[in-house]
Amino acid sequence: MGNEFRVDREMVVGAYTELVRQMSAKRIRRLAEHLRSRELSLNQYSILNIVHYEEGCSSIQLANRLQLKAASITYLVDSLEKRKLVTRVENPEDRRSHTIHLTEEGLELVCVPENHAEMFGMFEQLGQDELEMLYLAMRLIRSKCLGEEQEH
Amino acid sequence: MGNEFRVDREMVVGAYTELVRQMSAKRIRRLAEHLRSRELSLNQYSILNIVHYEEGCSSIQLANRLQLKAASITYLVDSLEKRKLVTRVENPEDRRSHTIHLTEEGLELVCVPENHAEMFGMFEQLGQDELEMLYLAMRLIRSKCLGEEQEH
DNA sequence: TATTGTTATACTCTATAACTATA
DNA sequence: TATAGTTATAGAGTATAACAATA
Repeated sequence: MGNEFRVDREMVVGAYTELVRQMSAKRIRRLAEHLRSRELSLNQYSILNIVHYEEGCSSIQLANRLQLKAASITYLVDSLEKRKLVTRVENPEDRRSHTIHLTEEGLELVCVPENHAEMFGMFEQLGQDELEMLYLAMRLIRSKCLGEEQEH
Repeated sequence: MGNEFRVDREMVVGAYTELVRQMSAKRIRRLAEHLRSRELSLNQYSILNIVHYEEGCSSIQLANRLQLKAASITYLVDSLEKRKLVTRVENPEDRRSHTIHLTEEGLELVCVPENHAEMFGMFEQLGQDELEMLYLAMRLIRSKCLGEEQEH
């Protein structure tokens, strides 16, 4: 019989677009919940996140990453410093500049709890073959389609 | 020979989490760009979006969907009405209430251009077999894992 | 001179509370 | 009384411009 069913790139693009829309919606909802309950704005959270993954970061770097003006970064870092979530440390190599670091308390807010049970639940209905297909497909997307993406 | 390589749910959850992170990052970046260039805030855009898909919508509905107070909706809708992106129409069934509709100009801003060329480019390296596997996997996720999600 | 970052100020967005009009 | 929405006001977040300290 063979496979008369033809999948073309147009179909894949359509399916991908719709999938990203749905997957993102779920993820964004969980993040929003996390931020509301911790009384963090999105940009405050992003600063914690970037500082965490960069293991220390200057104002200028934050301004570039977040597409905000330096003055806004000063305001936001002030607000985080008051809550003892970050500290400014002098940069010995350039005395104009400070490096922003996470405190222990800041570190605790960076991780959005994944709700592991819910994640597991998502894949509950899948059999072993389906799990394997999915896993291969996801690895394929990451290696051949998403390319150099690496955002924290 | 068989397939000795075992994929378990833990691996699938891990791969899925990472994939969503990367896919969302790309999508969010494009949306942010769209909004910046159109001088729309995220909530202004969300209002256009909801009003579009609901084909007209009351303030209360918007407040619920966006988790904002009624006064904030008034402010945002005012700002959109001044730019002639939406109109308030009296609701004949309840004279306290207005229905918010998109104008032609508003409609133009709702669609975030998908950058079709870039999307196509993403799947450029895939052969026919890979395209088919991907397509099936994406349909599988939507039908068996994401469930009832339907967000606009 | 150029760069890093802060301060002063104004504008946008959001919440709270008091209010109007209608149900 | 309750509900849909607005107005007035205060506080958070962001941008612009002027500035200080350092490169």
